[in-house]
Amino acid sequence: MAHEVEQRALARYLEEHSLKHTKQREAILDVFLEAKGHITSEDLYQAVRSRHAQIGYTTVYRTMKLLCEAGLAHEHNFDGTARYEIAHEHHDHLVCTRCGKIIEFECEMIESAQNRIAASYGFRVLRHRHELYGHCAECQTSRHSDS
Amino acid sequence: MAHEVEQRALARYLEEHSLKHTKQREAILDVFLEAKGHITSEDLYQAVRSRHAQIGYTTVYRTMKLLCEAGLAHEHNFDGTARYEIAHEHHDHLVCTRCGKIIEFECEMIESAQNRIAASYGFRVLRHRHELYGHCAECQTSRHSDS
DNA sequence: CTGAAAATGAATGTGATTTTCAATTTCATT
DNA sequence: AATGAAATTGAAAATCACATTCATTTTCAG
Repeated sequence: MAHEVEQRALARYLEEHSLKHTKQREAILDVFLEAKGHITSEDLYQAVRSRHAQIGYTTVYRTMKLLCEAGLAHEHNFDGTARYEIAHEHHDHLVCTRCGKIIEFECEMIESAQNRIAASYGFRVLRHRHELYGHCAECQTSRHSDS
Repeated sequence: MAHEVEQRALARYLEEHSLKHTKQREAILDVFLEAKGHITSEDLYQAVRSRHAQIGYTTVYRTMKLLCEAGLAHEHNFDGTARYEIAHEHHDHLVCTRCGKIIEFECEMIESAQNRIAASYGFRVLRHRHELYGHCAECQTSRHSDS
């Protein structure tokens, strides 16, 4: 079994919460970690299914929620359908509305400006979303690049 | 008929797009402009209905899409249901996940940082969303204020 | 090995949004 | 004012993503 660090993290989370360690959860985590990028539940289900035909959509769906709770995955919603990415350092996204490409970026200055603004309203920030939608470099140079 | 400036803007948009000027559209725009804040389609439908009992949900729904296209309204989606606000200067949102309060803020520094980042990727930004979710000052001081 | 608790997955429910379509309305042109 | 093509309306139904139900199966502590 690959991804031993993550598998162990999942195992620890399950134990700490009196949840059970099943083949399905292990398999779904494995496939998820191999799938690069920002994958939808449906796509992940297809990927899982090609390797483990007996695993149902519901289990994939529930397992992704579980992985989010366990801190192994993050859920995003750019266009009305949830997408999952492997948990890593905090970052925001540039989303190309033509080709669907997603670029990650980080900006310490924006982070601190956010905190300053929230503080000025006495607001306690628990999470945030910051997404820039537009056209990536490739999609601008290809035809139909106006508007 | 109140809101003459906006009504005229709608009329111009309809004309330019060979669409028709109906009582329903006029009435919905009117009620929308009176409703303060960030209103859902459903709430707007109720508000419209109390004054114009014959107008159906579908028409309200479609008219709000139309007003967005005409640039008179903006659609936001903080929690899975669309909300509409009167179009005005660009701003971002602080959303209280306890009481639902929505605070608007602007930050020139963040805007320019965004543009700088996008430019570094050759990305052309058409729109963006920037939302901070957490607890407002009131909800922090009231009971249950932990976690 | 056993049984209580948890997990699975097919089917179904949910809630918001979107589409369909027959009847009605608008409006440029007679 | 009358005409009729094109757009609009609105009730009902369809869609879409997400969430839950429940009978069956699996896990795992004792």
